[in-house]
Amino acid sequence: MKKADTMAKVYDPAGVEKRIYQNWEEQGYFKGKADPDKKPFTIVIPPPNITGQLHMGHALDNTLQDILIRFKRMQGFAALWVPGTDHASIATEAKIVDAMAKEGLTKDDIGREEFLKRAWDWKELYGNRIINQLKCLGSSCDWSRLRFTMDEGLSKAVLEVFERLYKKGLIYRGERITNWCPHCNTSISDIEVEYKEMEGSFWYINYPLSDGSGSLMIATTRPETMLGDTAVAVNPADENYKHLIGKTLILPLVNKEIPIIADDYVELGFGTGAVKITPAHDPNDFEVGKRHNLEVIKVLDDRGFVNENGGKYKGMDRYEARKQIIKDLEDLGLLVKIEPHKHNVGTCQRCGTVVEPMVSKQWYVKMKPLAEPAIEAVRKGDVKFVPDRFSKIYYNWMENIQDWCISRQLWWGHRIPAYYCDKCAETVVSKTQPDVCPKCGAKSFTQDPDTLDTWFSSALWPFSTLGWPDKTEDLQYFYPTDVLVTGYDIIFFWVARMIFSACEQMGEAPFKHVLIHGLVRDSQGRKMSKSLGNGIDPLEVIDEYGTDALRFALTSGNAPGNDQRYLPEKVEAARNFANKIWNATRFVLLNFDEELDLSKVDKSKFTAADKWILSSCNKLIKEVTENLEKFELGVALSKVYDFMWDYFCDWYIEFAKPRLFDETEPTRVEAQYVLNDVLVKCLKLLHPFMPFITEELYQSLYKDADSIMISQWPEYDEACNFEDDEKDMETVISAIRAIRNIRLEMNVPVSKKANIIFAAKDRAAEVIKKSEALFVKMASASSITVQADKDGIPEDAAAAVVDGAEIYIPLDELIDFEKEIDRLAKEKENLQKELDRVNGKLNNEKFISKAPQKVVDEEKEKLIKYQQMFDNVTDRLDNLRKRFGV
RNA sequence: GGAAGUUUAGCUCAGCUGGGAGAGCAUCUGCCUUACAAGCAGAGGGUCACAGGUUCGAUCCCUGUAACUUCCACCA
Repeated sequence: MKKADTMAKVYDPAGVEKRIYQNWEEQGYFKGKADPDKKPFTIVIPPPNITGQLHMGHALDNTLQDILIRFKRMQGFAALWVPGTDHASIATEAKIVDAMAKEGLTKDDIGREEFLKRAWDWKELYGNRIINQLKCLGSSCDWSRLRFTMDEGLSKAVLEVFERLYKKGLIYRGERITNWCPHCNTSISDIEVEYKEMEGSFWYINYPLSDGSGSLMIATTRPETMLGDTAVAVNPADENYKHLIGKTLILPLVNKEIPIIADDYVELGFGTGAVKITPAHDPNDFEVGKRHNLEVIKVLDDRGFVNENGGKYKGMDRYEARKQIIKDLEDLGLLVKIEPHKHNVGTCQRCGTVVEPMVSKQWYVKMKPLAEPAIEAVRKGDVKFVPDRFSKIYYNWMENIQDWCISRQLWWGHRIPAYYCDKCAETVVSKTQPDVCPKCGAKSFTQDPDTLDTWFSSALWPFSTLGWPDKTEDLQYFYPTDVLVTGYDIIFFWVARMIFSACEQMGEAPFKHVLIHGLVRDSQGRKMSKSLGNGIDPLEVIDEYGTDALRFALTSGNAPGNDQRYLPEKVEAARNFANKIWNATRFVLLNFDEELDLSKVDKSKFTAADKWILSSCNKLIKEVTENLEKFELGVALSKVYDFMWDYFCDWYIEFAKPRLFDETEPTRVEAQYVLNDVLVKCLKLLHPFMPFITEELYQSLYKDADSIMISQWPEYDEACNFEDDEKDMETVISAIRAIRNIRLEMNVPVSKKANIIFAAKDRAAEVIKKSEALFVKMASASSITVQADKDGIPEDAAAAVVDGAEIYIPLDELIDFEKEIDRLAKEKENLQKELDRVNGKLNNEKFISKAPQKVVDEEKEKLIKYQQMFDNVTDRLDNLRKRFGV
């Protein structure tokens, strides 16, 4: 044992965290090793973007993972937490483009090769920043396995998957309407579009009939697209327009003849009942166009400017063109009216620009065949969402899934392994550049310039990081992984795609559980965002309060899947808890002897208090373990917190003091033993949540100990159950509480001690007798007397009743009997309520016959207990009333 | 339009398969008691959103209503 004289009165996290983390790393404790004698437990990290900085979401996500991995490691699993980063193609490329813009350069100025060089430089510069920040959180990742989505191995996996899916016909190239971001200058997938409600207008425009017999009025929210109109559609059942079907209109401004067609897509009664059809710039119109063989005329370019098909509007920005077109229509007298119109407009998730649906040639993954096994994996329970409600969200998305657009007009990313024959344009998909065109024999190819959606590579993360497509030992041992921890905001982007990718490539789901957490919001419940400037930097919190405090604050008091607010008070409370256990340990050490040998302990000398805390701690071990296994981390943590603070510190340490302070006390060593035993178990239970302080304290307790992080997780021990002693101590505790309560209510000064008289029998009498020192220490007693009945109790004593004993505190002139009568009357009232409730149940025949026997018995016991207490209080009250004539 | 979640003490939130409502912070009272004032002891405060139903028994299960939040789809 060490002495505590070196311990400061206040815990200072800054002084210990770096040193401890460094030591863990140096000792190799984070390394996951395949061990045939152990069971594997694997987590792969959701790879943060290389452009990213640690935010509260990361802090929460990684804390949860670290708790699980540390718990399992201590339980004896071969625990592996695979770390890594994501190249985040579109986000990173945007940052580099921005940086170049400051130098006055564009991508085209420097070319692809030079651009990629800059991107890799960027990665070198910032890619490890977030990794170092994760280390500040205490994350016990196996850093020797750090991966990056664009490193060699993972790129190999990407090519392999692309080729496989292409050969199976699950990847295809097609000309379809895609969401296009004119700012990022690339296509994006459906889920990268965010719909926002905006104030727009409905423009009503007359399209003249070719035969001069009048005109047809349409309504549109995007008049600029009329340049690409190739028809106007009406509902075939619309009586107003039936006669017009088959006729033609003159498209204003363009002066082109377009047909009036009939299609069910047009909703009766909405707008004017006539819809302009622009197949090149609207997904629905595109479908209509296909059905009616309409020409597809693109009128906007990649940057959102009107192209050569737009006649005089060519070169105008889409909004500029809109203005001009409205003006021109007005001049022509074709603009009928403008109505304000609220509608949802798709915007780019990345940059917020309004997305332009445009027809273009892109690569797609055919989703239906891939979705089916992925749905089945969740339905069968191979993958379980925690909480379960997220599986509904998953099903809903998977069952209605559209094909996934995976090509991006970006340079930073995995280049699509498709090659086009320079001579005959034949497409060859291959992991490496083909030599000869299989169709025409030419030997010259051009690779597709596009790259893959960044999620294409992260979808392979659980197996690509373990070595796939090679059959590595790691893959064999650690795959499938056990749990994936992530926020609900990326279930579609990532979780779902990992599941179908794994089912397809591995024939097996990538993980058994998906632990979903919510968002960390600001103290007002708003999402933390750069634009609001309300983000809290976890690193600053760590500096001020310590990592353990932050981890505690993020873990406690919130249920899986729910959002939480970041409240500074919560971190403060966590910091206070850290300080509490720091001082508890300090107390334990201060009261150890230099040459203490805990092996000399005689367990038969354990007091009721010893057995009470040992038994409670034993229960705690069971509950915390079960909670952790069910992913109820917040519940587990609050149990450790309550036990350490309320049971161990507030009661047991106080119970132990009289024995510790008296060197001749025969059970002194036993008290020291129990203090140490319970404290160490608690530190272990707490370690996954608060790794640094628990390590520091563990090292303080043992001179040459190995790290707590590789110590054995405490196990529940049936032999440590002492139900009777627990009950005994409950009597003592409630007696102490009752006495304290009375003294405070009566305003009795602490200096005023009294001999306290107990009327109790049997076990209760025994334990109270043995607890005299506790009443002296904790209830301001001068001494105690325990007797079987009420004989000789002074009339001017304050009284209280607890389960198993009556308590009398003679306080002479200090008692205000009016107050005492009020107090007892209130007590009687409370007991009466309890009795009424219990009697109500027990007098109900249906309750007796239908409720479980155990519940009925419990109620019967309560009845006896409360009746006894009620009688005692009534007696006392009657006496007092008689005496004072109230 | 479809779906999910939330509604519990003044505030922020727990409450695990239905069986006497909890924590932290805040408030009030009394304490520097030789581990801790980032502490100790005590107290007050809740028809568990509302209305029905199931049950011997509902904060918990079912139905409906209201308010708030989120996700999905999206009508030109």
